[in-house]
Amino acid sequence: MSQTSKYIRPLVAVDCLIFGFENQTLKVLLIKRKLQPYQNEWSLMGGFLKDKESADEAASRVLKELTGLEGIFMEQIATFSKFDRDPAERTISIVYSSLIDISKFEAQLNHAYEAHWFKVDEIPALIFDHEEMVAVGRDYLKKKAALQPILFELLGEKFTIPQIQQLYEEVFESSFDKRNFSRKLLGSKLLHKLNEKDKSGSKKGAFYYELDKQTNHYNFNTLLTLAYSQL
Amino acid sequence: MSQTSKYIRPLVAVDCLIFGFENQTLKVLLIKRKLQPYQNEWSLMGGFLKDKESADEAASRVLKELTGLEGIFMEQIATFSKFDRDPAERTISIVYSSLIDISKFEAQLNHAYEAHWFKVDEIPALIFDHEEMVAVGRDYLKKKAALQPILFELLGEKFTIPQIQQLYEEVFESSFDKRNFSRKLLGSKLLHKLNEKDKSGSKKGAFYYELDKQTNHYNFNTLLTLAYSQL
DNA sequence: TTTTTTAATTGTCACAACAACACTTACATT
DNA sequence: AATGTAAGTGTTGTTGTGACAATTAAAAAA
Repeated sequence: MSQTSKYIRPLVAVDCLIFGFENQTLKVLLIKRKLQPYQNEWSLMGGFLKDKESADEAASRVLKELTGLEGIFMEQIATFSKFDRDPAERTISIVYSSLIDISKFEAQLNHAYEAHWFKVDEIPALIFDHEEMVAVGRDYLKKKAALQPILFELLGEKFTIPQIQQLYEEVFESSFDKRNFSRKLLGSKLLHKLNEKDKSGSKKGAFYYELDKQTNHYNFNTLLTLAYSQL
Repeated sequence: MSQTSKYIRPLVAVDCLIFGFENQTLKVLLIKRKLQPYQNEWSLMGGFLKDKESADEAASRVLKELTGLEGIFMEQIATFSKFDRDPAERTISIVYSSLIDISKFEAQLNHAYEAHWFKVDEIPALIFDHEEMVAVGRDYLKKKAALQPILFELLGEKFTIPQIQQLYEEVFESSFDKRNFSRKLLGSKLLHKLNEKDKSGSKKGAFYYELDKQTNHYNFNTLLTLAYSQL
């Protein structure tokens, strides 16, 4: 009888796409599914919405249940809804994404679910449309990073200029002249030089910098135009 | 028994947020609900997902059913999922948005559903969380317009520079120096000057321009930096 | 100790883009 | 012929740009 009988009532999933940066490489966190179907296949961290739960809340809960990671601010990036995207049952999925400093959350990461970091260019086959989700997420990351200085969240408290450049090059799948890059980066007034060097990358060592929290007059324009041409 | 019994199976709606530009003003298309509950209240054009239908498809269908508008490319901008956003029943909604030239679609617009264009600053109370959707949509529009020359889609085939400036000022809720604005706009190589004037706005009349479709080396950088400071 | 090696750091230059600013022009109306 | 109105245009001092190569710090090798 109901007016709404012709309308679907699908399961609603959230999937979490977590980017990290380690050893000069952009990485994505994936887990190996414990459940049938598709047991032992790789996927994003996903789960279904419960009663009285918003998608934002579900995303945080699911991420914690599957990885142990807590207190990570994720942003909604897209919703996937093709009718056959999950062959078993009609399911739509809302994708959330975040950037984290891998080393900072290493301790929290629960390996019970076989969560592993994969280099973005070496991602294994994923279930459903999760590969498309990663692609959409990388694209989103570019646009976001072009407009805001968010990439620093992927680095630790302190970092070197060559490290930041490497990260930008990974994200934008491109390369930049190091003289111009550092000129723009320092011109942004975002960074504060420390009296300490990172010797891991070279004999000379590179000075560490930290985000200058005082500064409220930073110039992101300079980095914007650099990134823009790569969108 | 089912493993999935604790998971919700909500209705899934799509809501369409259509921006237009007319009489130097940015507008939004709204309809008056014909159905209970909330009969006669204003809302975005919304409807539910049907079997085998993706959200993209549903959005196009719903827009056509409620307004007669067809062939409009919409983009998914966000999904709303608070558990009590629809007091009657658990419903999540995927919002789609587009920009159209009002005059171009005027004929198609079916007024059976009392679709009306409202100035963005004079929007009436809307049902559910639709006001929040409009706010999110305006924000999305800014970001999108800052990165790409999409605002021209809101204008007709031909338009004047003062018209474009007015549109940019509406979208970015800001004002720009007309000398600098026109320098940047023309410097973009996006426009081609016509030998014809629009006399409606002034005695002198303003020259019409059209989008130069040949040009493949346009410079959007110039407009980017203008818009960026307003994000 | 000296030399070698490696990557970080720094500098220049010609050119383009920037913000801030005010006057002139075209046209219709009076 | 004078007036009113909005469109259109130009300058300047300053800053940002891309393209380019030499120097420096420090460890490792000779």
